[in-house]
Amino acid sequence: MSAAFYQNEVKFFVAVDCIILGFNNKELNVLLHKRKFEPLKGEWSLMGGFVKSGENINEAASHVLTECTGIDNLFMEQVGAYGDVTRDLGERVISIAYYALVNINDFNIDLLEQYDAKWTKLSDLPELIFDHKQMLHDTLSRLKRKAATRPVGFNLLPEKFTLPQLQTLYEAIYQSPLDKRNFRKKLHAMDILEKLNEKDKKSSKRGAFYYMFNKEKYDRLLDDGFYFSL
Amino acid sequence: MSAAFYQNEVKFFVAVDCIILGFNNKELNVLLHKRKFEPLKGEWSLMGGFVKSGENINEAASHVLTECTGIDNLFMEQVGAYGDVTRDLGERVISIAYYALVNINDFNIDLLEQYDAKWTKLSDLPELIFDHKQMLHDTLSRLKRKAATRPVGFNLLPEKFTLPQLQTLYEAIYQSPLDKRNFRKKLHAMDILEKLNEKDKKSSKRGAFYYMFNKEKYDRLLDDGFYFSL
DNA sequence: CCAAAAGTGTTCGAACTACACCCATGT
DNA sequence: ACATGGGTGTAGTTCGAACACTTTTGG
Repeated sequence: MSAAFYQNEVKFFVAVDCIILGFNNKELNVLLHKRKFEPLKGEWSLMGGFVKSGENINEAASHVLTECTGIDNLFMEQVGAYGDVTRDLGERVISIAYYALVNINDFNIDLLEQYDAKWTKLSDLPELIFDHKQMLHDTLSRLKRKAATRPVGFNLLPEKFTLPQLQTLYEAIYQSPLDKRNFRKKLHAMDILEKLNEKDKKSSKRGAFYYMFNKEKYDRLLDDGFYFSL
Repeated sequence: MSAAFYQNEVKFFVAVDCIILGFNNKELNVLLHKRKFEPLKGEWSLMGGFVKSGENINEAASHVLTECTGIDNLFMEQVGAYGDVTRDLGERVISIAYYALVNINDFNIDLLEQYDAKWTKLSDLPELIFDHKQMLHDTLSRLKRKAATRPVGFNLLPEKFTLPQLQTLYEAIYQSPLDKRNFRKKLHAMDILEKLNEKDKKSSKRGAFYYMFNKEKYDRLLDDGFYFSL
């Protein structure tokens, strides 16, 4: 135990809440679950947990993410701290929100039952506990900005994806339709995708070519002052 | 006292650290002070304080800002939470960083002595304790983005300012020179400044006209889908 | 009269927008 | 053969970047 430097100060519970986003059926979905303890047991909630002693806050979020998705090393970013005195109806808890982007195919579906969880379309949200709706809202603004300037969207797709898929994803993120030809022109100009000799025929008879994000190429371009923009 | 819902969880000290920025001598300055208690007593530190019981985290930051500047209702925004286990060399403290923008003329200069504080040019930073340099760095990236898309820069200037002053400010924020004619063209096009019939003659013989930011006009334009951009 | 900062427009190229038709194939 | 979604290019416009000279006035 370290020396007690700050004896006169008070301590707080600190939690992390995770906004876990996936992409399915042309829409962003968020992983919600029914809260397992009081207060508000049974109400819809983001995935979260208390920060433990000796655990830094990013680790705390990582742990929640791994537990709730079955995936390690998800893309994740801090949204911010939420500290209204009465935000938690139980005791005072300061919460730090993180969002994560998951390829919904990698998600371990058995965990839904275990956590009483559900992937929920953003267009079909139930009431959420505490300030979780605010956290989600803040996340979505952040994601809009981020996805426009960094290649984070690919985290929401399988490794191999088609251009129509990618466009639908961006339309979901921006909540507005994009012009097909302009969208593809931009992508082609950036030259960060590998076109595969393989087609996805699930959503059309003609089939759409698969592409992969080439991270090595992207990193090389970055060094030359290139900026991602979509 | 509320019911003890979360008995099995541990609690943490939570602090706020404030990155207080001013603009002086064509440079951004940050208000630093010599830490008044152990550990690292006497080292350069951001302004900060512990969150108190019953105080929400924004309030905690506001209090620090008011105490350290003598100004109420500063422009302020959360940067994020910093929670490495060993970030504080004393005990474990989770800190939430906020940045604030102050018109350095409004600043109560007597407080410098009281807090053993100093306005420090960013180009001339000493070593800072803990992760305070990281906080400052994160703040500056955030400010760059924010200042480009929202009229927050005016918070760093007196109510009446000249265009050369404003340009120098933006050059300091972006850390890169701007073209005078293009800068002024943009501002003129946005039509959110009031030109006064009064000149500042402090920095030239000819004198430069004073302008004021017209917040009402800006807000009206926002409703019409206008976006600030500099 | 001269040094020092304020003020002012135009041109060029890049990037964005809008827009319509043919292609491939499973049924 | 036809319905369905995949794929492609161009023209017009807007926006940002580059750029040089005149004005004012205190010393």
